[in-house]
Amino acid sequence: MEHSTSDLPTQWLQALQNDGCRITHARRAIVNLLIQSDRALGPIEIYDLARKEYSALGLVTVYRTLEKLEELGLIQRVHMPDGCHRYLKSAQGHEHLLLCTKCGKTVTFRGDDLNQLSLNVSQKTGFVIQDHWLQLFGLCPKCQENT
Amino acid sequence: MEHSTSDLPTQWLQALQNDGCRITHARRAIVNLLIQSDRALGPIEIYDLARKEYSALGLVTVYRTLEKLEELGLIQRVHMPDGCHRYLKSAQGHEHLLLCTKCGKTVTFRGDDLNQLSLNVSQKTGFVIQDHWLQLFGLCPKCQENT
DNA sequence: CTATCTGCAAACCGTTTGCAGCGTT
DNA sequence: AACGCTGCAAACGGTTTGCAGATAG
Repeated sequence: MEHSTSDLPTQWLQALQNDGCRITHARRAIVNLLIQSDRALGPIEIYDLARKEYSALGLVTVYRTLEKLEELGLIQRVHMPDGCHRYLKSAQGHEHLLLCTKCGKTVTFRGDDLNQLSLNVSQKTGFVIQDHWLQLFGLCPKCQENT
Repeated sequence: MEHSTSDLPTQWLQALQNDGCRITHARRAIVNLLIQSDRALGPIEIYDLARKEYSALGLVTVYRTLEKLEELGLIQRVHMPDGCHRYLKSAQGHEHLLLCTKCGKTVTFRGDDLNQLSLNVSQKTGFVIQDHWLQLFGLCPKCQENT
């Protein structure tokens, strides 16, 4: 069964706590922001936005919190074509991402099962496959207008 | 018909020349290195390896040459999971990459035609698709041994 | 001879680390 | 009270830029 969006923050904070972390204003602000956003956000963006909720926040704490959340599998890091990183709620299963290169808006779609493809390629090449990326990049409808 | 590997360097240098560039020792060394390599190479790696052919080479020139070669479509930049960049001869058509995360060895494979997938997703989301990434990462047979 | 290219040093940007003080538990 | 967390400043690695001299054409 699904949990309602409203208690997602609680779940995330609980996950942090279970990992031996403490619940702080900084983490609350960052967690809330990431859960509410339908865009992939960069560290600076998170820093700026989260300071509206908790103005004493420091950029370093953003980095450290993102690291922890990623480690717990709650968020995922995406590499953008320009080489920068953004973060968003983790997708699950075989969902892949379509990202707006301008605002970071994300849409997930079900692509083919890459595990099968990985297996084939692995057998043919002798590589041990560790990871796969399937991402599309483009401009979301809103960013197409504002040109 | 295919051109033999041996005159690929000539082709690349010609392409540079057609773009108004001059043929220099530095560029010759970098071009030769990239053409011979079956691995994706990072800037520092290229710097170190190419200096065996042309010892006066500077790192900055490596960057500037890579920029130009990418601009001409002769090489492509790949993003590695650790966030670093490597460069290799451009793949063509619907070829996708499998990269060794340790040494950068590359193998291309034919995946599904992502253009079709892009079209579907584009229609459903209203995004204008600009780019797509389909890459596998793993350990090549040789790097599996040296552990 | 002239325009391009070069290496050097320094600037730059995103990210990480060391540290003393603060906040959570 | 104890430990983890914080912000700050400084270090860091990869990349870019400004510049005066070198070099291809």
